[in-house]
Amino acid sequence: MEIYNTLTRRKENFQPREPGKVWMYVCGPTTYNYIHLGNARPLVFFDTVRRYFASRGYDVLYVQNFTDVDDKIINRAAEQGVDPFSLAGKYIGEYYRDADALNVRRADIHPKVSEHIPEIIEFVKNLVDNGSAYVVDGDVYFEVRQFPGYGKLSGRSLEDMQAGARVEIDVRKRDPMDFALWKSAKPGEPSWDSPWGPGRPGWHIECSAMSLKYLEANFDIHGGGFDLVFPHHENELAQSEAATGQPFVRYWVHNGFITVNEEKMSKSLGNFFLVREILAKFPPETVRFFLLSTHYRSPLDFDSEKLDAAGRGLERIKTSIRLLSEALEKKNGETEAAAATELNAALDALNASFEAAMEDDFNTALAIGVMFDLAREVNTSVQRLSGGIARVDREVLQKAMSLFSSFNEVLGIFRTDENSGRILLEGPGGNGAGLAEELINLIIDIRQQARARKDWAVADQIRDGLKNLGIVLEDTPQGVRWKKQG
RNA sequence: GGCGACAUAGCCAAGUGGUAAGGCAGAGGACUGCAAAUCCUCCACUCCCCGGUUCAAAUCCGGGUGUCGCCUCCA
Repeated sequence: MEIYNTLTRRKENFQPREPGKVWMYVCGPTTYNYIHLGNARPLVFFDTVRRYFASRGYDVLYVQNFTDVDDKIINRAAEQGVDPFSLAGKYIGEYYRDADALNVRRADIHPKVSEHIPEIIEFVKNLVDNGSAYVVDGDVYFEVRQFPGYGKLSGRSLEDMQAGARVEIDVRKRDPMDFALWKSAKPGEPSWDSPWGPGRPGWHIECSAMSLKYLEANFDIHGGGFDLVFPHHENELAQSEAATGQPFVRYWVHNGFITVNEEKMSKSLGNFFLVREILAKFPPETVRFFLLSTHYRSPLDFDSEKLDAAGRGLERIKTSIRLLSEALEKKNGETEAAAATELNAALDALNASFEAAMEDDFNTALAIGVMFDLAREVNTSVQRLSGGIARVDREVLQKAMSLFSSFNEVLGIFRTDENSGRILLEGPGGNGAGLAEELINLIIDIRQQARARKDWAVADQIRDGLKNLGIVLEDTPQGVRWKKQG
């Protein structure tokens, strides 16, 4: 297993702290708004990382925080005249709706800042006591000059940063780069009592306090977007190592940005698309597929045409899975003619390729390519089957279906049935079809009668009419197949 | 100004020394009442440009050009 480590700027062989276990922490959202697509990328990617480790038999402990105490929340709440905690609570709920839609599994622990104030105060106190931090007028600052490794994660020295000189000078700070661990309360803001007076935590300290609480020093993976490398993660690293005297994190993993017209999608540029806006227009599996179709460290440019193209590609995979389930429903054949022997030979190789792709720094783009190869192999075999299927074929086809399932278990593109683990697709047999499905079947029957008397005008009228409603018909020698348009 | 990343076909995209995966779009063929789906075939003598190293480079080195990002809240 090779993972690109931001700290060393190269791929490294993954050696977990403890054999068979992975301890990982990912920076979650500040909950003052609905999440946008840019927020969704790390969610989906790290969910995939976690799924992959789990599929390899690792025992994964996954922690993702909510920042529910923050300037932006306080400001937004003030604008709306509501309580900041209820505002944050609302958007945490909305976060889960979006994440669930994208088939992102819940983290094992979702800690909130507001529920870890004592730990944070303790952490800050520790840093003050050991000389890493100092107190000014009820504020507490981390003193970067006291930490020799400051800048090692983002690859810049304090001198470089001074040269940049885009930091506003606060004369109370000993160094312009010193950052707040604890901020004294302003009137009307939520605050907690502390040894330095009433106040609230700075931004970076929460992640150190919470990750170390649940995962302890030298945990395996710390993730987030590239824009968090500096200052957020640099500061986390400094204060954590200053506090514990031990390495903080083994592998730092950062995902690239979603861009719009090649520009970073961000709240400040105003060019962001909310996840729920996109989900109103595209199926969630298409969105997830799109997010995973590019390597996580590369930028991913978003627009509707690209999402459309992704959807058409995904349709190919879906069709293959449908054809496969259809074939498996056939009765046993008389003969033992093995149509699927070539497929059998290919399956093991495909499985190995998929795994190799994921082992190489989570190359989901390559892994998806393998899934397309599987689709082709399956389609070729299934096409050869007619009438009943031989027992040997059935075994191979079942194996192919398990392979789709195991790929999907990692990529999380399609929903699966909780009990059987089977992949669920829209269309016949899908959930919640009910009356609509029966009506469609009725119309198809009528069309079949028209076809039987070669009344092509009526047959085509029905087919075109259904297509306009998003129902696509396919005539096959075995009967009519229909599906909802993806 | 400091630091860093990237540049592969019409589009998306994988590929860190051995002679360009995969998908979308497009062309031809098989199948079909016609379609759709599926299968087969074709679609980058070449990987931004210029030098260099090497038997061999999209892949390594040097120099350009271009795009993007971080240095300020941001995933």
